[in-house]
Amino acid sequence: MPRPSEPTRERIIQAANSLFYSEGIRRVSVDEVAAKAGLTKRTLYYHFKSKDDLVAAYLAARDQPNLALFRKWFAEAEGGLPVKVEAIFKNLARSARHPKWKGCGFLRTSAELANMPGHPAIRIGAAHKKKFEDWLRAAFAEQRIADPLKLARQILLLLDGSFAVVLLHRDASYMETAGEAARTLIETALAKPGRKRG
Amino acid sequence: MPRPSEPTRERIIQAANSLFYSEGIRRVSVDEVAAKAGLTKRTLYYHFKSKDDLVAAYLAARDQPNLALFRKWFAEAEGGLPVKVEAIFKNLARSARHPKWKGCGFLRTSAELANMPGHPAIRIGAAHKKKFEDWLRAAFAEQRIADPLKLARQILLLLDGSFAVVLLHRDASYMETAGEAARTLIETALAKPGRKRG
DNA sequence: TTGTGTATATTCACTGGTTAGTATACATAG
DNA sequence: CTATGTATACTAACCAGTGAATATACACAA
Repeated sequence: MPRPSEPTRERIIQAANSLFYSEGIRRVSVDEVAAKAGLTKRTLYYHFKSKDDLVAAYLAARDQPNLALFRKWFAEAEGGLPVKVEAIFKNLARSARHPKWKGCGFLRTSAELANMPGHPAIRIGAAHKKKFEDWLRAAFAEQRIADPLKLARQILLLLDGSFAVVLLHRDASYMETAGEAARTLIETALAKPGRKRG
Repeated sequence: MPRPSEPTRERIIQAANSLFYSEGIRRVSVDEVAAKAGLTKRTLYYHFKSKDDLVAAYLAARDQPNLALFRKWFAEAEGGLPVKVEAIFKNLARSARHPKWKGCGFLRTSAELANMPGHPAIRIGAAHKKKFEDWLRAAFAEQRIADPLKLARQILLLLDGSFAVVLLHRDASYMETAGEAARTLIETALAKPGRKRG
């Protein structure tokens, strides 16, 4: 039945997402992804050039939804900048307590592919993190903050640190600790001189 | 020639360390480790029960030297607590600029084995990080800091975050940014009330 | 000094299983 | 009847772990 086509590609990416995220890139075979998507490996290779290509597609598909979620948490929190940023960490802690949580797919992939710096999947992950960093920087720039880029990077360090630490210790409370640190850093930056910005 | 014995085990661990750290656990075969150590796979299996056992030994061997290095950097820096902690990040940035640097072996292993929470290697990694956290907590407790454990954890989040971020972006300057954040957090904690401690 | 047994250490060759990727054929839609 | 899409069956390589044999060092006896 050669019906689907476009939906097929999407179905493969969904299967890849589920398997690669929960078990890692190298532990999951192309056959397993195909089986989960309900088709054969040969069909998968019709839609994707190689496994690396599939890995890249898996991460590319996580980019937008992930960022959207962070923006939503930020927007929904009522209060100033410190409160809004801390809300991201609080929501993340809630996610991290679910049993299927396995950290950040981008970071785990970059750890698995650490010896292939130019790999497409790593470039996608780096771009994802840069997007988040830039969004934060813009949010900080709208307030009286002296060095919005530096502060955005510090928050990102706490965020990615909490992914790593919580994955290792399986203790989501570190995420709330990271949130407090983020609040402290933002409050300190707000208290300093700082030039304006619209 | 059945000469060596004890040195042999050490030689295998050195080979494993070099290969596992630079290429990852799953990308390196037991044969490759044996070849690098200058012996056959069968001999390796005489000294280690399984590959998992070898992985655990590889991480266990990194534990002490790693902690010693951090303590050395901390002790050598002249100044107060904020300066000493920031020195760790500065030295780490220097290491991270070497081309063979591949992040933190413990964190990368935990990312690779994310779906095996009970794996010996993960327990060793978690214990390693806890040791560092506790050492920092003790150092903070000697000063007038209200919640030394919380502060130690915040520094660790920055540290592990910088491993992850620098590995992804290949930009070691994030480590210096993390060091500045650490300094800010410590200075803030020192400025607050806080009870004493000997 | 010389012979002998035993625990230690090492090798060769193999098994059983997995895996990324492909050659070829077939089915359906328009 | 041709593009597109799917399946069967295969290749060639890799890989964790093992069976069986062997070599050495050393303790101890003769």
